[in-house]
Amino acid sequence: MPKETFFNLPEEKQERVIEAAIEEFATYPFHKARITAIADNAGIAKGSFYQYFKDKKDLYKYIIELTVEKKLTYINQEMMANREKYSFFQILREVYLSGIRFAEENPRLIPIGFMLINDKKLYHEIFGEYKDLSSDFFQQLLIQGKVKGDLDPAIDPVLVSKMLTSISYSLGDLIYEDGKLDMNDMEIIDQMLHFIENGIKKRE
Amino acid sequence: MPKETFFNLPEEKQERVIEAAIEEFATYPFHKARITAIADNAGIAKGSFYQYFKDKKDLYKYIIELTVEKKLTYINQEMMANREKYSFFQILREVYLSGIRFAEENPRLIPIGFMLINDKKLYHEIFGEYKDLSSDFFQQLLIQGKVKGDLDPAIDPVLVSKMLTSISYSLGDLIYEDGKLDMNDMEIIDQMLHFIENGIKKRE
DNA sequence: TTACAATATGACTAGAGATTCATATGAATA
DNA sequence: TATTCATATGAATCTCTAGTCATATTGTAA
Repeated sequence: MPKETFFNLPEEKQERVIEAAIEEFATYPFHKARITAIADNAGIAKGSFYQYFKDKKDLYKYIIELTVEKKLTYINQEMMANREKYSFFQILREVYLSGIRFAEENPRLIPIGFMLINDKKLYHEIFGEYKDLSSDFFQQLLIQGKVKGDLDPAIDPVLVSKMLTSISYSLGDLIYEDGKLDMNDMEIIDQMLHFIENGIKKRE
Repeated sequence: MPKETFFNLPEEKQERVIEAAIEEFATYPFHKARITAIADNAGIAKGSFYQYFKDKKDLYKYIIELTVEKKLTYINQEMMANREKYSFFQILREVYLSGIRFAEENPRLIPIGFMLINDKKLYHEIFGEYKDLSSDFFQQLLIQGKVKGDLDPAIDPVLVSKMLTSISYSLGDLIYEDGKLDMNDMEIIDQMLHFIENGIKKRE
């Protein structure tokens, strides 16, 4: 958590620091990211940085916190609050759709998330013992979906939740290194959902 | 590529160096990994290290090379050479199965691969312009599978190949942080293939 | 045994980057 | 204006590690 002094700063200056930090952490993994570069790009003295933050990790955690917060704003809150009203696939569509919107509008935040996921030590330091928040979320959805009768009763929620999680990561990746797919978001989502619902086997 | 002196070493000593390197690179991303630690754990002097390798990257590339080589030995060569004889799903099963065997027998190599995938710069430095070898492979399989008539003609090979790639990464992850799933390898593979073939929608 | 080549060693150098700190600045207040 | 307090600054310090190098050791062949 930043020090009080940071929040006392004019918003424009806070913004510059945050932007510079996002740029640096999106480009380099935590250990390679440099405070010097962040201070330079934000147009502040290196010493000032330490007026605002305890250390590099302090800033990093703050950026992650902002990222998670922002990500949440992309999800349809009404739908999440009334999950029982919607089918599993409706909810899944919304989750992916929000993911794609988030990735498109905040492309620099995607690599930051990726790099964090890969640094297990740092990840646990930030999120505690939760092994995988995303996977837990999908697991719960799957269990509810089974109860509702939307889903094949034979599937294992733990395993399938992990698969859905990876698939959703790949979604972020797709958008991130774009120019890859000649499809608009809806098409991508539709294809992914089709895959998840029906698999890829040819049917007669 | 290591210097000649490295290959002149008694095999046992080479082995110690490689083991120490794997341990270090499995624990820390490239930039955080320390030559000093590797030398210490291998029981050689730091100076000796530079008799064997040009620099840290030289060693790292070598470890990656060994990893790729080893990975290939896990794949059923006969099947790969005669792909046309097998159905898409037979081949996919073999690919995943080999992945799981590899991960189980070489757990330390998995995090090394993960960390490399995440360091795009390093990745490209090592593998050249190929954006994603794994994805290209799946894409080719999918195209062939469509021709053979194994697959839903509506699927998009580019997108689906990316999804299959993520799923196979998650497979490595699953094995790597085990104790997670109450299933043996076969069950995992079966469930994954079932997901890929049929999706998760309830059918009458 | 001596001379030469290859290898081993670890103290040393160089550089990078995080963090500290003494000092400067400037705004607010008495 | 003088004093205080918060913030700004960048030189200095501290730590860490990659990579070098002069020297020692070992092996080999004449």
